Amino acid sequence: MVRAHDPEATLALLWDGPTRPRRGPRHNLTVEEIVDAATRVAEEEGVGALSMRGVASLLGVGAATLYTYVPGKAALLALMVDTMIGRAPLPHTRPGTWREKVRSWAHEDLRSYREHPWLIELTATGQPVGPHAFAWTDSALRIFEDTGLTAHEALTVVETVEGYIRGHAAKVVRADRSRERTTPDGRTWNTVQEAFLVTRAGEAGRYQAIERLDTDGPDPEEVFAQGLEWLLDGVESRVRTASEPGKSH
Amino acid sequence: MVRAHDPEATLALLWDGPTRPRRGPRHNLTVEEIVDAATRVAEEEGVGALSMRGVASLLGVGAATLYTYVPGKAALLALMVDTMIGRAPLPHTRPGTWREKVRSWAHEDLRSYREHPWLIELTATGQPVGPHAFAWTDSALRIFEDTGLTAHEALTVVETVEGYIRGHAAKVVRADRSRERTTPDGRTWNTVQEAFLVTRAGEAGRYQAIERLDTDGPDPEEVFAQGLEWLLDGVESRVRTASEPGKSH
DNA sequence: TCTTACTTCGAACAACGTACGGAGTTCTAG
DNA sequence: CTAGAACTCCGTACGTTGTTCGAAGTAAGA
Repeated sequence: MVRAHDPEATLALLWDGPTRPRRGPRHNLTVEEIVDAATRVAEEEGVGALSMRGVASLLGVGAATLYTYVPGKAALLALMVDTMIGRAPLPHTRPGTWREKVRSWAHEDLRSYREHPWLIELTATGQPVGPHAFAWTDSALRIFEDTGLTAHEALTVVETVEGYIRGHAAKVVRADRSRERTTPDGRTWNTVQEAFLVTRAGEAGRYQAIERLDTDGPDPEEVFAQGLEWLLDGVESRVRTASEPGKSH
Repeated sequence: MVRAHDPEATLALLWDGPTRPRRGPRHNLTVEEIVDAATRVAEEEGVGALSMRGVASLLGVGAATLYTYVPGKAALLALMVDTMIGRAPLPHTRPGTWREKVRSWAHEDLRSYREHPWLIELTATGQPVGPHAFAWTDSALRIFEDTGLTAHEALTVVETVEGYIRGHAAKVVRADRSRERTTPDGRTWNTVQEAFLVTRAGEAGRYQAIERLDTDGPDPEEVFAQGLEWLLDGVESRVRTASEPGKSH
């Protein structure tokens, strides 16, 4: 098998699938089964708990066996990400105007990241681009086909929104986790930290602006939705000038 | 020493510093020295290469020694992050209108993340809130003191922009890294992947929109700046309605 | 001065990714 | 039809990692 740390092996597997050998015993497993098992682990116990040994034993094989199917852990993670992306509906097939398409894609993305927190963790660290990710980007660009934006501008918009989504998804997922994660004595990390911060925040005018916050702070999902609309307002004004006749750049 | 995985120990260290013991031999090190050494490692070789043993040997002590100063690796990382945040100038002290303040904070943040890629990696995974982070948020809120926005709304804006910055910083840092990281045979990950994708992108109309991209795609830093302005346009229109007399909410 | 609470750190533990090499299996070349 | 090449499988092992333990030494309070 191809050595790890060789991005070419991972890319080949991502795009062309496994190469069937001409000799030797039949495989008892498929790459798909391995990816599924790994995904199940990540889903239930988080990426942190995902180990080659764990996945192998879930499939009833030795750890070393996995390396006949997959060049290494990094490639396995890349496969997990790309197959997950493949499950999302393509953005340009959504109904409505470009703005409605972008909005529903963004909200669905956030929902998906919350449902599969491992996804945001893995995409944050950067994965090789697989066929589904590629197709997805292509689809996102197509949203702007009739807007008068150049392909270049469309990509700017797509990347802007993508960055926005990911930044907020990471924040929301973080908040979700700290609400679930518990200390040995049963309290959540969130309550521990909040209790701690409250004792400090009140310190005689040290934090003037924070003191003025009467409530708990805004709901992260509302923040997300609000900021997204602001961003889209900006994009919209750009789209309007683009569609003006005679101003094709 | 206090057990790891206990957030209270980390918070106490973060906010109140080390507690001087009343008996026993003097410490040969300080927490600061340890944080500095760890930061140096992260700066030069990345967070991935940061190990307790490595930091310890850099300081000429055994690995176990560090645990008398710091409850665990997680706490050390939290300390690194908070002291780094403490080095950034407070946003409300910047010159200009609220919009100029936000803009210069955002651009400086991005610069800082690019200069210290470990920072974005660590803040992405979520760290306990330290005193500097707290003071920083307080300062960011103060930017909007004279805008007519409520504290609640100001926090919404701050978090929106923060999420935006972090999402894009992660992307830019990722791009930086793939440009630097090399395969065993000397090519960068970036060139390998790009060469690979080019062979696939041309496949007979499979990727219609991507084909139309004549150039290399926009410069990530330009994307960042552009999207930020769009976002700020949206915020500005909100600020304008807030400062209208009689419309205080 | 004795005791108590420390610091230091070699050694060890459990878990990790992954390379190695031998045993067994299937296909193909001759 | 058979020899051996090419493969799968996997026990074992290597080198890491974070962290704990316990022994040895040190400073200060009683």
